[in-house]
Amino acid sequence: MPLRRPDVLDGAMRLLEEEGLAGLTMRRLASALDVRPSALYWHFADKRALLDAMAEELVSGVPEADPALPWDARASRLATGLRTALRSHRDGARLYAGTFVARPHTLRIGAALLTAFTDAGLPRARAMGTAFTLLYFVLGHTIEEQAHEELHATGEWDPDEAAAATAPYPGLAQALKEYENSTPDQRFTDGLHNFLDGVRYQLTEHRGG
Amino acid sequence: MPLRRPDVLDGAMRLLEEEGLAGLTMRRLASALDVRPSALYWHFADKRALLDAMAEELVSGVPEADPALPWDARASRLATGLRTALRSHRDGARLYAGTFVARPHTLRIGAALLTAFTDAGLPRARAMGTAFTLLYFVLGHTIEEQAHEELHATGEWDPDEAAAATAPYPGLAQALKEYENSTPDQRFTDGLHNFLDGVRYQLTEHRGG
DNA sequence: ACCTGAACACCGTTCAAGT
DNA sequence: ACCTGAACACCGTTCAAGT
Repeated sequence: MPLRRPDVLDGAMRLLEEEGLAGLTMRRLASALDVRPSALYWHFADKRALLDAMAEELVSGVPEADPALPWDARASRLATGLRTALRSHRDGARLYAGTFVARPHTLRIGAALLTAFTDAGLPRARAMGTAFTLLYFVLGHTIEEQAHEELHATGEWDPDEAAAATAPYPGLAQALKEYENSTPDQRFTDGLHNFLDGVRYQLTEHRGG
Repeated sequence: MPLRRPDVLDGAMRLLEEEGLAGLTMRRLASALDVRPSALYWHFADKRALLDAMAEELVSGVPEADPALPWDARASRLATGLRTALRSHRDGARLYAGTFVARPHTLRIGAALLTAFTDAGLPRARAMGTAFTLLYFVLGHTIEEQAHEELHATGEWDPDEAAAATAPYPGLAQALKEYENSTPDQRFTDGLHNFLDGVRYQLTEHRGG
C-alpha cells in the first residue's frame, strides 16, 4: 500500500525521537520508510515544509483554555500546555522555535493568549507584546531544559569543565547551583508566576494612572 | 603571509554579513580567504568552535554596567547592550542562541545581570531565574526582529498570505497591526520596562510577606 | 497517484604529504 | 607553523521515466 502524507509525518516524528533534530535527514527518513529520498518530495515540497508540519503536529494537542476561567488561569494553562507539548518529543522546543510561522495551531494559541491579556484589561498592542514575551519565556526555558537533558543523556556534560568556566564568577557559580536545586517544573512554574505577577502589576499601574 | 586565527574569525564575520548564517559554510569561508577548506581546521577544531568564537566576538563589546548605578539601570543597560550587540551582525541573535554556552563574555554578562538582581534584593536562586528570563526575552525579541527584517529584505514577506493566515482570528490580526505600529526599539523598551516593573513588584511582595 | 533511477550541486571533516 | 591534495561519507533537491 502506498505511503500517505500522514505516514511520512509519523515516520518523521519517530525518527526525531530516535536521532534528534540533527539526525533527521530526508535520506534517513526515506530509508526508515523503505522508499527512495525522492519519493518524499511527492508528499512535501521540501524539508522546511516537513519541519513546519512537524511543529504544527507538536502543538496540535495544546488544549483550549476554558473561557470561563479567569485570564491568569487561562494564560497559565496555555503556557504550561505549550511547554508540555514541546517536551513531548526530543528537541521539540528547538524544532518549534526554528519554524515559528503562521500556522493554524500556532495562531490558535497566540489568539487565546492575546484574549487572556486583553480580558485582563491590557490595551491591545500591549497585550500582544505581553503574549510574545510569554512565548519567548516558554520557548527559551524549554529549549534550555531540553539542551540540558541532551547534554546529560549523551554524556557530554562535564562538571569539572563547567566549574572551571564559572570559576571567575563565584557568585554566579553559587547562584547556578542553588537555582538547579529545584526541578525544571518548579523553575518553570516560578518563572510563570513571576511573569503573571508582572502583568497584574501593570494592571494596577494602569488603573492608577 | 600566513593566515592567523583572528583572520579566519574576521573573514567569518564578514561572510556572515554577506551570506547570512545559512550561507556561512566552511568551504565558502575557505574560498573567501583564498585557501583550501582543510586549512581552516588548523585554526579551529571544527565549525562549532568557529561559531562559538563568532558568538563570543559578537557580545565582546557589550559594556560593563557601572556598579554605581541602581540595579534596574544596570539590568536595563545590559539588556539593551546585548540587543545592540546581537543586532550588529546579520543573523546575530540566531547565531548567539545556537551557541549559548559557557564562554567568558557570556559569563561576564550573566554574572553582571545576576548581581543586578541580587542587589535589588532577590534571593540568589530567584535572581538567577530572573536573569535567565530576561535573557530569553532579549534573545527571543531580537531573533524575531531579525527574522522579520530578513523576510522583508529578501522579499519573502507576503502581506496577503499573512492576512489570509490570521483571517480566522480578527482580534489577533488587529492586535498585530497595532503592535507593529510602534518601532522595534519601542517594543523592546516597553517589554523591558514591563519586565523590570515585574521585578519591582516581586520586591514589594517580598518585603510585605 | 505514487515511486524509482540517476544525477547535480553541494556539505563537514580527516590526514598524509608538502613547504 | 601553516597549507595542499585527495578522499570519505554524507547532504537536499530535481526530473524524466516507470507502474
